[in-house]
Amino acid sequence: MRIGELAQATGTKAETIRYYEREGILPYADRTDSNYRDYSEDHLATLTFVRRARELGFSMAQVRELLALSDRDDKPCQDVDRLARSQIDEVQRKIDDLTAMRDELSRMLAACDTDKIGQCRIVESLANGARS
Amino acid sequence: MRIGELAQATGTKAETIRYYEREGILPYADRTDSNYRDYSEDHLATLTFVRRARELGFSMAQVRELLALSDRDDKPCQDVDRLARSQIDEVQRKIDDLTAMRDELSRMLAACDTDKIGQCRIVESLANGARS
DNA sequence: TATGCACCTTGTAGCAGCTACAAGGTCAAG
DNA sequence: CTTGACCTTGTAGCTGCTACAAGGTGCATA
Repeated sequence: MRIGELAQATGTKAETIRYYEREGILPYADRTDSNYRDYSEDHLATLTFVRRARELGFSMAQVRELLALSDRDDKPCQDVDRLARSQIDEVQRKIDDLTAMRDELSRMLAACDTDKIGQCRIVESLANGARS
Repeated sequence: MRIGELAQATGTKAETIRYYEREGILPYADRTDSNYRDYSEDHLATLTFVRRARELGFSMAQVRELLALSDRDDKPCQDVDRLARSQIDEVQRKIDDLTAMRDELSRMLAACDTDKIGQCRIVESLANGARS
């Protein structure tokens, strides 16, 4: 698969893909005889993951950590455990916040449907409850 | 409430708060006689919302839109409906992705606990299923 | 009363994570 | 043999902060 195809499949700019390669986020792609980058299904999966993780508010450093969990060939179980445990809490917090946001948006929609629009409490939906 | 207190309460730098005011993300704060910004509980709620929304991967522009849903004083119901409907799909997608990610992290933890660590499929957990 | 810290202003500059464009070159299909 | 996708290196712009500087005010405390 060439860069343009990968770009299209993932909604990523070709230049961003080259940038990820330079940054070591994506593994170096083999080059064809004509020096074109040649991507595999693994590259596609990794890039899709990276893009979604970025959309979900994970930093590049966090994405690197998450990817590192994948190469667990030589990694002791306790390292994986520690990494996974620290990420899982953050992921759950994001889920909780998004769920509150979604529920409030749904509530507003429902109120709209019945022409009885109430006050929008989307701010309050996330604002309450100071977390750690 | 003064800027330092608000900063502490939300985990935001004072300079970032002033930046948000300049950008119109946070409403202009009244000044005290001594020209200090004076924040209300509403400011606290809005800033908490903004920070969490940013953590969840919403852009400044999207945060502005979400905030706009709150000032629905003079907004026709159908505008609110359209805005809410478009956001709700994206929020749901984020929830689905995060849930898949969390479940995979949990699976790895469980595997670790029983010393039977299998392969990490966190990349696959998000990579599959090309969305719109 | 003086020290010190939080705040005010304006301005400039840096970092992260892209995104764009330029210059100059290769490759392959119509 | 032209067109368009790709290659390289390099530079510069955008977003969303973050930092620091310079010069000043407010106010509590030693």
